[in-house]
Amino acid sequence: MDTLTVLQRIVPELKDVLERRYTLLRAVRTFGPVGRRTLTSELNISERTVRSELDILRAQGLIETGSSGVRLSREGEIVLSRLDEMARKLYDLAAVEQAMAAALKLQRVIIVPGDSDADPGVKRDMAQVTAAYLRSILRDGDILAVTGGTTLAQVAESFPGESFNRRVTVVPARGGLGEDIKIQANTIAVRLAEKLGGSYRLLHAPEDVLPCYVEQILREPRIRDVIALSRRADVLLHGIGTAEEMARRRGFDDETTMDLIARGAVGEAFGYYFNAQGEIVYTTASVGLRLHDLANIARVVAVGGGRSKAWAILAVLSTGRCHVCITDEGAARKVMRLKARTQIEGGVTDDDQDWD
Amino acid sequence: MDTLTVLQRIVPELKDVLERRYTLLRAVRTFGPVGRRTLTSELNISERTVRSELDILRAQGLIETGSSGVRLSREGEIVLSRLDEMARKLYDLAAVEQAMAAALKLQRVIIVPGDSDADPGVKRDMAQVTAAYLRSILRDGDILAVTGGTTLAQVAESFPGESFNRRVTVVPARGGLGEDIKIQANTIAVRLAEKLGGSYRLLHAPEDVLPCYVEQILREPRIRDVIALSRRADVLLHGIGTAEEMARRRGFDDETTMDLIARGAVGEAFGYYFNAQGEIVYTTASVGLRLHDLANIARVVAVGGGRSKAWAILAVLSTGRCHVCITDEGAARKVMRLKARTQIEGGVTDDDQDWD
DNA sequence: AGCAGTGGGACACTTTCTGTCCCGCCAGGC
DNA sequence: GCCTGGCGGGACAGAAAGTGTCCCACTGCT
Repeated sequence: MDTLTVLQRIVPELKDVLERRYTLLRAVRTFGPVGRRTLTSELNISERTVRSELDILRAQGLIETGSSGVRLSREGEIVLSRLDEMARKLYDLAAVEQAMAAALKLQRVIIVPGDSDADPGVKRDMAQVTAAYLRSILRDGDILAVTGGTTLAQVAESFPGESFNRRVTVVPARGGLGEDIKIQANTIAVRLAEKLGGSYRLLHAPEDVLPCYVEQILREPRIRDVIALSRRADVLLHGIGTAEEMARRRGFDDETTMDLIARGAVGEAFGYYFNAQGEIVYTTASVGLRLHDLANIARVVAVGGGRSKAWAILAVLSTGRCHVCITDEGAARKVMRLKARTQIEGGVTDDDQDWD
Repeated sequence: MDTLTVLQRIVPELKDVLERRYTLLRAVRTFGPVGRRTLTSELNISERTVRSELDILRAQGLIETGSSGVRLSREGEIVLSRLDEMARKLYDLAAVEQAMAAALKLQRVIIVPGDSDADPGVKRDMAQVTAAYLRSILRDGDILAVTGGTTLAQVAESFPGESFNRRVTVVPARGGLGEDIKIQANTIAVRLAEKLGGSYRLLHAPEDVLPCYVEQILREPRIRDVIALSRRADVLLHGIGTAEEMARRRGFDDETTMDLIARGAVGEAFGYYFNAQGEIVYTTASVGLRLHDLANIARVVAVGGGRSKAWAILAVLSTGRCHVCITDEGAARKVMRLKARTQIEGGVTDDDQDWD
């Protein structure tokens, strides 16, 4: 029985307060100098409460108040990082990371506490951790290929603004898909390049295209060049999509979607749909990096969280093409349960009972 | 920065709650099945608050409510013992114990957190720890000699009632002193013998006596026998008195008291007054065990706490006659500071500045 | 100059806490 | 076998703390 457990036992109300302030501190860390109303709308805490809590945290010297809002003080950063460690310890995430890396033959797994499905703050944390990881591995002259998606968009946003003195070329690995400009690979590449202080290329092509036009598009020099560049990437950062979500984004009709589901598709990446064993069950004619290209890339980093994405994560990681996975606790634990189950039963079973 | 420190930082109000409940739990442990009004009068917490807190602790399963009041549940005992450990760790008492043992050449030092001067609960804790220590060292057939004093009286009271199947003879090491029956060595010996399930002897003699009568009294067979028995004790448990307090109990007049102070007397034991170096500066003609008798006793245990007794403790332990000291944090830390200072300056200095 | 976002003041309203009763119950002592 | 002292629980008003919701003046950016 460790310290925290004992404390929670004799001071049960500690949990609420602790969680609230931890959330608040993380939000302050993420949003930089930020005001109480922004925090209120971002978190699920009323304005007055945010205010009271900030007063306390300020009195403790953990945050500082500038003209444009509050931000973490130096000490606040230290305390918060200790809180991060505590959360990791509390949920024993290091053990889950190792187990998951072993089970899925990954070089490294990074898990942030929480569940993106339940708490948007967790997705932000995941994005920040991913950004920090990128900073730690990117070297001068590296080529970084990125895909689209909401998670990766957040990674780009939460990249710290401080200058990063390594010249990195960011190249989109996939064409454009859907109408939301924020989550396009192109946009993310630009944003990341800005934050990294590097250069970028744009892939002026749609992601989903009729099969008959694919070859024609790929002959286009500027497109061909960008794709070729992405094949030579040193690091590939890609999101993980659920089969349903990606079918929707691609505007699949009901029939095709039903077909996908019938084939056992649960995850998507690079225009391929995979079943839980990581086998390709459906292929789209698409523009951008393809699965076999990944074999030449030294470091393939998959990012995605939320327990609703667990099947998709399991599927994509099971392809054996990824080296690193950054996810959250909700997803990771479910992935491990699913993995154990599919190994025993040798197939996909009903999902529902896992939503406890 | 450990868990508790971090938590106290982001949840500063934790301290109050934690201390209150810890105090409450300790009181429940000490007073066995006890009601809320008794707790109220014993601690400095209002009835309503005690009630609310007890409700919470009960909801947590840490205490149980019987017909005669609340008592610790099995789990409560476990949690409370973990809290004890935490308190010790928090104040790094193990380190102080070792430092003090080394500085004063003691076999063992046991320190309980807190300060008896500020919190009567600490004195109870000290008494309980002493009782537990006694239980752990007393062997079948042992002779236990005890002196008087408020602290030792509390040790006897807080001795657990459970049968202790080792035959121990408890013998008072000092004669009667003053009017308070509870703190006489005789009373304490009886009480302890009852709790231990052993036998006892009584010393029917006054402690302070005119010098001319001492020899006469010592010729009395029943008195002589008891004193002889105490000389052969296996364990001696004795309190530590401040020079001022013991002068008052002996009814010294102002002149004698001034004389004592002028000689640098700060501590008292066995009718001797010591200066800070442990040198005898005043001797009373008294009935009971004398200082030189201690040389033959295998285990001399000194008990006393509260920072106001620090000088006295330093003095008595400096005689080099004690093997074990049980005290509290307030006293221990001050003793160590005084020890360091007197070693440097080679003498006694003003005490006041130490009351921070 | 306008705007969007900031902190702080204010204040009424709600919830929680707290002090202080009273009551009926039960066990241990006479 | 009754008495009494200590027990828990109910109750309730008043105090204190917390909360929702305004307004206002300021500032940095566009």
